[in-house]
Amino acid sequence: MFDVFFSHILAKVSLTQAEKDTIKTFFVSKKLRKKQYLLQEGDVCKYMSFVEKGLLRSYNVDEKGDEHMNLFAWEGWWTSDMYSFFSGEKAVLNIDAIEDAELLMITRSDFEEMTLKVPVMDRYFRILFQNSLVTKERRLVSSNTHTAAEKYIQLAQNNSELIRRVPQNLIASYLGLAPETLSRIKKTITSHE
Amino acid sequence: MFDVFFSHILAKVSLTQAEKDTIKTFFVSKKLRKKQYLLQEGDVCKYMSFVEKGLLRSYNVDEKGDEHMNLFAWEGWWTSDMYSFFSGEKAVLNIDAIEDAELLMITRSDFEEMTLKVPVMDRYFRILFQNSLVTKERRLVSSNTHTAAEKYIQLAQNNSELIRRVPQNLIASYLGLAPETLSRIKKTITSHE
DNA sequence: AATTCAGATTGACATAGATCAAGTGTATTT
DNA sequence: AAATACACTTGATCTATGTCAATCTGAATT
Repeated sequence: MFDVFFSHILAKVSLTQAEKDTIKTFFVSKKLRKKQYLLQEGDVCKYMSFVEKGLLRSYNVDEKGDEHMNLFAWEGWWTSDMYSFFSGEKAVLNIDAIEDAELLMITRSDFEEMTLKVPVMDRYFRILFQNSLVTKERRLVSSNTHTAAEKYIQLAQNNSELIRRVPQNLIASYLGLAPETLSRIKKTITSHE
Repeated sequence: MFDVFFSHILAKVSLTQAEKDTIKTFFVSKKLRKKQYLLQEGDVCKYMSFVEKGLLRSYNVDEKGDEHMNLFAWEGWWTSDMYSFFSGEKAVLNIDAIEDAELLMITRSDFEEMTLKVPVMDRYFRILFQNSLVTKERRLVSSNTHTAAEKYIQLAQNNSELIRRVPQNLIASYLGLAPETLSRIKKTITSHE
């Protein structure tokens, strides 16, 4: 159950067996069926969730009812509405399962307690958030700098697993494109080589 | 010199005097004149810099030579090309001063040493990065969800200091807009109320 | 005070990508 | 196997925003 979890943490920091045992006590596990919600906007995001298995997406819905993908999380990723989780305010994001999933979840107060009891977890999350920041920074630069086609090509190169596992209309939304646009882009790309 | 610095850190974590003294030893200070570069793309970003005073901007330049604003940093903010700083690879961002500035700078190896000697700094940066992530998450959602006008209005409401201190063409770039577009947007907004 | 120069505005036009509307293929459910 | 729904494609427009060029303004430099 904690296999993927600890292998991902140990890739960033070292843990004693005692620390591992302590950490385990703060998490609850949950299975999620395809299409099932983990979080709906308007609710408070009570958990930060680590994906042991499966694939989830988080997205927001605008006034017109259109969905805008925020990010995808599969084995080894964390997902939550971070703002809601840390502030206790209502979530603006929805999270649901694209594939059946197994999660390890921690509440805000347990998160605080865990970092106090096992301070090296501050370091783990420092590094985790640091890496996410770099990725987000790059994605934002890319979203301003590149054309639709360039953005897709970049994504396909850096994230081939995403392309394989996620329906194309969600990829389009992730890139801020209409599904029709992405369909057309793919046609011109494949014909070009 | 360390006034703003410690007041910002102490807002997130507690430090003993001994810890403060240790932390100080890892930083060097630097003054920067308006228009002066802190970092040019292609160089490695050797420092992460805390802004004690003044205003800096980081941006990247595309193949056509157009600038795309990444973010602005004034008193109390950190700035760097995070990817370059932590990986040692060449920077893609440029950083320069919009106003004369005073900085506190730390190298990568000193950053590592500092977090090992003063582990509570892992916690400080965990919280710092966590907050930045939330902000970036929101900005990205907003950039996909809203029209140009909506983005500007949101920014103006949440970041009036930015509007006051930063030239309009850079604000435009920050929002991913042509300067002409922002100019026109402002006109329609003001006439509407 | 005169001269630059950076920033902001305005107009005319171009275009990437969105929207609307059919239609096709292929999974999933019954 | 039929029925239904979902993902994807294609074509015909529409529109928000970009681009190019001219002008204006005020602040900085000489």
